Amino acid sequence: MRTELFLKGRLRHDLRAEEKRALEDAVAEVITLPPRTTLVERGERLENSYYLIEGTMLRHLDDRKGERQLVGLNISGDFVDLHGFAMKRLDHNVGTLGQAVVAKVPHKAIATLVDQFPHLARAMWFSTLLDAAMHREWIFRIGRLNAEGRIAHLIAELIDRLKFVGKYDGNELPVPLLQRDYAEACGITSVHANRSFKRLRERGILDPRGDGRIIILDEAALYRLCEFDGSYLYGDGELALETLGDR
Amino acid sequence: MRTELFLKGRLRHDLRAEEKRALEDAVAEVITLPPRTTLVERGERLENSYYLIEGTMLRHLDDRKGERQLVGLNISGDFVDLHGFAMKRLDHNVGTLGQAVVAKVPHKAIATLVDQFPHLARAMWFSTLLDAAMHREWIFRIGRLNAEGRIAHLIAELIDRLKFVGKYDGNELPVPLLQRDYAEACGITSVHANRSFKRLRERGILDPRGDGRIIILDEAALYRLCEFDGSYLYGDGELALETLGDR
DNA sequence: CGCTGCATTGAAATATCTCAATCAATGTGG
DNA sequence: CCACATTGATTGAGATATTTCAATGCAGCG
Repeated sequence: MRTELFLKGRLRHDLRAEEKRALEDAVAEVITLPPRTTLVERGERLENSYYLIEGTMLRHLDDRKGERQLVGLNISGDFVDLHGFAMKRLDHNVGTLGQAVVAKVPHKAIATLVDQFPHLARAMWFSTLLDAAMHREWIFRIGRLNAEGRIAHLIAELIDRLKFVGKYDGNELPVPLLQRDYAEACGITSVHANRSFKRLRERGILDPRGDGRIIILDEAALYRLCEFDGSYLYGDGELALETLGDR
Repeated sequence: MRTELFLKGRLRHDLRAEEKRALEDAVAEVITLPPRTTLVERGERLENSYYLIEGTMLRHLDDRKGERQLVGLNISGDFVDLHGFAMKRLDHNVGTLGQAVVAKVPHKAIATLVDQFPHLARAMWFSTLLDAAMHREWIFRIGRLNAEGRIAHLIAELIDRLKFVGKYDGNELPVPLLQRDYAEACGITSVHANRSFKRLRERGILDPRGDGRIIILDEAALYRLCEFDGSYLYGDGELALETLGDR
């Protein structure tokens, strides 16, 4: 199933088979996008939302000079712009990192889903709230940590999220961000990102290869360095709470 | 009505009278809180959400050393932790700035509302998405602007939001944040916040009185300084779009 | 081979932080 | 009414973090 990974590892009460099927059937089209391609632009009027099947997408705001600030990042299993369903336009831009495969879901189909499956509607709401929770942690990251900590914190988040959807092999980060991307995510220059990576390498925490690949050498030290607490990702079993309430 | 200001100025299609009444009736209790009081703590299990009738509330994450990073701020008309309804616990802390009056709304009552009034449910979803949009802009603010710009940008947002709910008189900011609060919101120290305010005063943009009051001298220059574009606040008439879709 | 894009490094400029002191307003107890 | 403590604003000086500008290295690619 194309939408197999939606909220994987996140919901204590999983979606029902019929809900999963309904979501799957709501997909109108599967699209493959080239690297560094804009999918949705700020202000654009929206009729569809996109679910990311494979690849990485970057969400960013641009300043007057055209400099980007990443405000979010999506991996397999994420709805990229589900909030567009309720807001009808986006306040930021969305584009691919590498090549990506997305499922296009018309808002009309989502409206039907939401009407027919209240619990699925709740799950979709929850999924947009997860984005908000991550945004908050991004604010913390940029506001309270130094450059090295910011990069470490971002990578820690990525590792945790990749684990939820079974995309982390315990060694290499399968998200080919450039140092410039890390810089744009962390509110620093790419020169400084480079120097921070150098220090992280010297500490034996990770090994950034020149080509965007990053090998994780010491995951525990990585988490420690940036005081990472992943509870904001609302994973299963984090706490014994029935997220989404009872059926 | 206590919940009169909910989404005021935000929805092109207003809520219906019966929806407003239902929301009003969902309020279990009205509570007055003293200044600098914690209302909800990170991780706490939630059974209620709170709607802010009067006052200001601060949402923050704390680092290891107990230093705060504000991740959001609420004024009259905001649901402070509506996302708690779908998430069942918060990932951040919420407390009052000055004295505040809140309406307590049990999650059970919200569940009923959501079942009975699909359009209201959509509006509530929308309201949590507005929070996310503001979070994104906070990331931009901290990541891309210098200290002076960050403070200006925060104040610009506040002015726009206060205008939506009719709480801005065109002169003075009715939100008694201390310089320390601005610092915690902007990811800088309070000493540096002080120096930034000094410059903003020298530029003739605003006049910070010693007691937390801030007089806005040149609103246009304020917006210009921080390249403020308030479209992320999704005000009425921003664009001719039917936010929330048709009924 | 010569591009091109990205990583890497150095040196100087700038922004921000830290520490420490002073000031002004306010409240409290006598 | 005064003496004193408290809180937040303000300022100075030196330390540190980050940016800027400029150069070099390195790999893939037509």
